[in-house]
Order: sequence, then C-alpha cells, then structure tokens
Amino acid sequence: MQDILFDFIAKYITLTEEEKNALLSLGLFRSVKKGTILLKEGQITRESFFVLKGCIRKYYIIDGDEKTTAFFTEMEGITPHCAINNAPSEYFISCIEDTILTVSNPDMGAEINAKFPKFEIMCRILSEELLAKQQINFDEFKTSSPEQRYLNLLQNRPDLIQRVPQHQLASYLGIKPQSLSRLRARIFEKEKN
Amino acid sequence: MQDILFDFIAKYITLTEEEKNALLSLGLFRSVKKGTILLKEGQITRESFFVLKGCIRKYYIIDGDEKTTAFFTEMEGITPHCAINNAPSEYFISCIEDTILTVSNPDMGAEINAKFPKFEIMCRILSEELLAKQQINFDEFKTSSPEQRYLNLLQNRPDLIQRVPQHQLASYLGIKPQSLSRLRARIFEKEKN
DNA sequence: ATAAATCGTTCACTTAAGTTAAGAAATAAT
DNA sequence: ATTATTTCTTAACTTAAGTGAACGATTTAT
Repeated sequence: MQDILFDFIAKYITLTEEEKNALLSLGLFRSVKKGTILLKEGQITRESFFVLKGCIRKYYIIDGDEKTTAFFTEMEGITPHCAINNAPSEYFISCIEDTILTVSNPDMGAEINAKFPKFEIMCRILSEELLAKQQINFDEFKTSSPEQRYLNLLQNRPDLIQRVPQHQLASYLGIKPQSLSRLRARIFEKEKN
Repeated sequence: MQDILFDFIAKYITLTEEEKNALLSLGLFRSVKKGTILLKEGQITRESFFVLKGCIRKYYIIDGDEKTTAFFTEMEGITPHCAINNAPSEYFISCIEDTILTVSNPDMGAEINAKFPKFEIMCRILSEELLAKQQINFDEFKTSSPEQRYLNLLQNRPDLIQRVPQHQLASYLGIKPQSLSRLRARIFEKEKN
C-alpha cells in the first residue's frame, strides 16, 4: 500500500531505503470510510491530506446548500487554507469513497525536510506544478460555457463522472443538478443525430 | 521608484544595503507603454513579470475574440506558464496602462537565491500566498452568479472597475460585454428603489 | 481638426440556466 | 425484505445570459 506513495515520489526524486523508512516511521497512513468528514467549516486543522486511493471532496455550505469546488483522487492532495493561516476553515472536506490517504502536519514536514533536503525540492516542484495546473483550470473554467466544461471534464477526467454523484458534479461545474441533467440530455440528443 | 519594490519586499524579509545593491545590479526594471505586448501566443519566454506601477492583463484569443482571465496591478506578478514548461504560450500578456515592472528570468533568480538564501524563503511564502489566494478566487467564482461576481469585484478590487475597459472586465467575469452592461443597469435600478 | 476605430449602451430575439414541483430509480437503513 | 432517504430525471415556467444590430460617445490616428 505504501508502494503507491513511493511510486509517486519516485517520479520526482530517488529515495534510499533509509529515507523510505524515515517516512514510514512518521505513521502517515490512514484509512477512512466513505462519508467520513475530514474537516468541518469553522474548524482549524494543521493537517494536509494526500490521496493514495479513493476520492475526497471539498465543499462549502452556502445558504444551506452544498457547493462542491474540488475533488481529489489518486495522487492529488490538499493543504486546507486553515492550516496555512490558522483561521477557521470556510469549507468542509469529506470522503466520497472509502479512501486511503496520508495525513501530515507542518512539523512532520519540517522534520523530513531537515533530514532530507531532497524533500524540499520535491515540494517546490509539486507546488509549482499545482499552481500552474490550478491557473490553467481556472482560465478554462472562465472561458467556457457549462456545456463545454462538462465536455472538457469528460475528456480530461472521465473517471470523475463515473465515481462522483451528479449533484456534486453539477456544482463543481457551476450549475444546478437539474441543469446538468438537462445538459446531458441535450448532448445525448446531438450525438444521436 | 525602486523604493516601491523594496517597500514590498520589506513586508516579508529585511534587506541589507548590500543585498539591495545586488538586486539593483541585475537591471530588473523596465518601463513600458500602454498597449505594449509583453508575451504573445505561441511565443516562449523565460521571463517573469512583477508590476510596480500600472496594470497588465493576461488574455487568450479563442475563435477570434479575446478572453481576459487575469489582471495584475501594483505588487502583483506573473510567471507565464511557458516559462515553466518551455512550451509555446497559450495566451498573451499586454499592458493596459503605462507600466513600470520588473522583468526577471530563472538565472537571475538562481543567482540571487544563491547569494541570499533569504530570497528563497520569501519566494516560498509568496507562492504559498498566491496559491491560497488563487484557490479562494476560483471557489468564489464557481459558487457565484455573474452579478454576484461583479458585486464581489466592486468590493474587493474597486480600482479594477475604474481602470479596466469594460469589455475586458466582462470576459474576466465570464460573460459578454452586453451582459455586463445590462447587469450594471439592473443593479443600478435596484439601488434606486 | 477631422476621420477612423474602438467602446459602451440599448433593443429585440434566442438560448440556456434557475426554480419549483413531481415522480421514478437507486442506495442506505432497519 | 421493506421502508426511508437520497439521487436523478422530466416538465412548465421564470430569469438571465448570448447574439446580432444599431447608435452615440469616446479614444486614437492622421
């Protein structure tokens, strides 16, 4: 199971056995059931999450209903905003599947970084990549209609459409569930002809 | 003029005179006229831009028309995606006002970082802040209607509404210029009553 | 100073998303 | 297994955005 993590890391840096053991000794791994809430609005955590297997979701509750703004699947992670600025979280994070993830805090990060400077490098690369991806996603979102956004998603993350409930997908696309349903029917009609 | 930059840096780290001089010796500063295009689609640059005074804008040309996705004003900067992954740029960057900015490349960054490790720290903080801000903006965009987005902008960056042409603002809000015009009229009507 | 180009607003019309409600289908709970 | 809950779809109606076009107003170019 930890191999998943090591395979991922291997894409960026090469680890010795010693380094792998140091990582394992931190007790990062956690297995959580579908439905578990990892972070609640108003709560402050110092923990970062990284998904090895499964899917977690970030959502706000605005005027009583959920607004999903992100999904994290295999090899994707999130450091909640509240872990950075020590303010109460504005959003929730919950598991939409049984999920295996690593949970880390800044102290663990510091410990590892001090022992193995390589890690710092990997973290820098990862955060650069993340920022770039984030910006492209945002641009794509802004410049597309809901229908285009759905078609993009179908192209780029077809797995999400399978594994995520549609009303959550809808708000991820910035629309209401009924609109997504209609939009899908519309696309299906077009395809038939 | 360089004081603007040093004042900004002072918020994060303290610089000695020696360090300031080292920075100045890189010849970072550039003054550009309104309308200048700093980066074109298809072009590859290694340069990053940081605005000291003025305003620059990032836009795509999709099906022949411009889609503005970001503005950068005082104390905001952008490292074009193409400078990171060495691929042709997908977008343009141009000045919408006479602008004073710093232009840097990775080599200059490396030079400074090697001489003064403090810089690395500042860069890490800045990029963390940026990522966080970016994510919040994205979430806000996704969970709002065009009208709410306009009202948010009026709250958070009222200057932009003054200094940016409205058809560019419109695409920044994800709508057409005519819709922005109408939406503004609508808000104005509501306010009257 | 004048002509040309760009920009902002308005209007009529079209298209798509929001809303409310109802019912079928699928999931979860007992 | 049956009930309860949640999820998805459909429909009718409302509201807002997209589209195409016209017309001043403003800015830019000459």
